[in-house]
Amino acid sequence: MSNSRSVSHSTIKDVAAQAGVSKATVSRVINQTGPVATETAERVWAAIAELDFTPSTAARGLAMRKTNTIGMILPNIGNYFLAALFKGLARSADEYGYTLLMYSTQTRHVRKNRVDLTLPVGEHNTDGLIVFTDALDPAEIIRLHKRGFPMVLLHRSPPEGVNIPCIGFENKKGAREMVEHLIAVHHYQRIAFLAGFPGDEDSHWRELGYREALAAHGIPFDPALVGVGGFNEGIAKSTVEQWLKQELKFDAIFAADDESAIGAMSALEQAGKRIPQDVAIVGFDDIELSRYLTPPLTTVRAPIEQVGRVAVEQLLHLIQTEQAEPLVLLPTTLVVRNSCGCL
Amino acid sequence: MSNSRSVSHSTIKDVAAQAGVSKATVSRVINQTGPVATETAERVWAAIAELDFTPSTAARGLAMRKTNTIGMILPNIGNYFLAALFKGLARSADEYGYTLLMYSTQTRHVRKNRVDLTLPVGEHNTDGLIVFTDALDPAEIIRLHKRGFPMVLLHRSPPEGVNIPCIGFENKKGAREMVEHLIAVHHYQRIAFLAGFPGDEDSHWRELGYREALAAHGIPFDPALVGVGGFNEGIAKSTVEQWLKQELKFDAIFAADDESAIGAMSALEQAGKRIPQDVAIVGFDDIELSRYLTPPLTTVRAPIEQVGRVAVEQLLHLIQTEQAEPLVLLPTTLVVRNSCGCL
DNA sequence: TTGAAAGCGCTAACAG
DNA sequence: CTGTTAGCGCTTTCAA
Repeated sequence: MSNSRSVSHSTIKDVAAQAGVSKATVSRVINQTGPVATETAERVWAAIAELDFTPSTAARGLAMRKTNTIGMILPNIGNYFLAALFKGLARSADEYGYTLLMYSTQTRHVRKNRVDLTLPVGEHNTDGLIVFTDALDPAEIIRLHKRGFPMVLLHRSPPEGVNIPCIGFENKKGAREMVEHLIAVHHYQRIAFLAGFPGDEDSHWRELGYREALAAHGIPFDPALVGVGGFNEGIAKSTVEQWLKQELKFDAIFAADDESAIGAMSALEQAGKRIPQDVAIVGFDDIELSRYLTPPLTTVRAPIEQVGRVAVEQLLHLIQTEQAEPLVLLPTTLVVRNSCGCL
Repeated sequence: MSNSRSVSHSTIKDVAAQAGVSKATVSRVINQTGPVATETAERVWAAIAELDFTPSTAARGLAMRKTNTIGMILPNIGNYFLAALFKGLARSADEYGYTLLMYSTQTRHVRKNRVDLTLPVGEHNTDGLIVFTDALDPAEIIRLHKRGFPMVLLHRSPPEGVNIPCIGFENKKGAREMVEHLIAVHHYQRIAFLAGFPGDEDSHWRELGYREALAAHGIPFDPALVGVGGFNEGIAKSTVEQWLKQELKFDAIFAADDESAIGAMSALEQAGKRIPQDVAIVGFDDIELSRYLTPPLTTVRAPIEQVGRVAVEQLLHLIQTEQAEPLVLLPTTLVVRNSCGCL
């Protein structure tokens, strides 16, 4: 299978010739910048159609110092999260006439020469960047910011000493509400917490919410009740297996995310515990499959798609006005299903 | 929050001045094209570092008529599918030094002027395109192909009269194997089929596989046993509810995708039928949550991530050599869990 | 209302 | 080994 013929662009010059006008005029009609006689414009449009002309993004970008593209840098994140985020991004980027350049750092490999060490997505090919937690070296973030390059950070605080707009969830509040539900409605007293890896910000705030809820109800915090779930099914499962083996007493588990909740459920099931009768389990995120679990998982819904939308909006605001909200925290909602003991 | 200062690029000219050489020399060291004295090169690298220089993609693109970017056009597809595909694309694009420009047609809105009617992703800003089923108007596909613009199609046959490389799954074979398992292992005789919407290619081939399996085992095809699942939970559910209401007899359901299998399960459950004892259910795709269903869903795994990888490879091959496989069908695998009656 | 001309930042012959 | 010189295709003053 081969191409019918080699790619051949017609340029603005061809259009100008065909329409019998100057390049400047063609440019004017395309961009509706400056006055053009209606009749002239018609001739130009005809020529454009005739020649099947498409303006070169590169040339335009060069001339205008603007790419109309926004870059997204992300790490190797969960399927559901990635997809939901992408949908939010895609929707608003398109709405504002921008195109999305995506780069996933999961697969970074060794580059051949020194200049290729620059990121595939950055100042050279975008008007601004949306950077996901930990996908990018802080030094690189600082470098770009120092140059005045527009960026918003997803889901994390900026590196020390710089002020870059951030967007995240109301992790603490959501976690607190979840745990208060466990305490106030179901009267659990020994609630275990399955944290992410140390240093993870989401997990940190969720743990704070957990502790606040305990404190608010006069339940002492017991360090023995927190273990590492690592935002991962397998890790969470073995942590809970450990707990079971050492006969740790707990009547409920609050997992820092749904994946670790699944791991916990599986450990419990294999140990013959019933959920929620013997141990209640709740999670955080509300990924797609949570409602299909047995029992359906009670959790906190994080508005991921909305994060994508807001990120684009903040970034464009930053690009256009050099201003943006320093921090926007998107509200979560409690999703009560059966794994907490309800119904 | 405001930028520290306005964005300011240093250009190759600045670097040349700083290093006391010509732009050509700088270009040579950056791209390792043509010989440069080691000592000169060092001076250039120093200047690059000093000025924090990053070459402009637009300028480079203009000069080289090459963007090093591949475009992806997709429709509004399921989260799992999207994420898996993206991972495949991202991984190989990066591997070959390309960047991914993504465009989702789900949100297409009205454009302001005529030239903006060109796609956000296309000949003007990419070296080639990966186009997903039905995301793009056939006329546009043909237009691009006529110009010799490199494209590969995901998951569909090309429009009439053009030869564009396609990549898909071995739908027919996978479906046939699945249904043969139902017949040969479990001895089901009345197997219903939950199709996608009429015209859907995947569904078409899966139905063919279903029919082949029936034929191979001497089971007559009964049109009453095929209904529309629409690749959608809700639609599948109401179709099965209909079947139940009209007391259609069937001992197994082969759903054209996992989502409709889920809908079917839910209809059956609510009617008090046990799965797989009363009715067996199997699906196609093996989305993430299938193994978490109760009972875990027997299905056919489609190698989605691999589709992404192969698509990039074929496209690059097409770009570089103007040749590519006309059609590559990726093999599926049977994933036997419990909903078919096994275990 | 239109055109001429000067770049935007980079690459690529072609000389030297 | 290095510099000079043209562009790449488009936008944008500045004049007319």
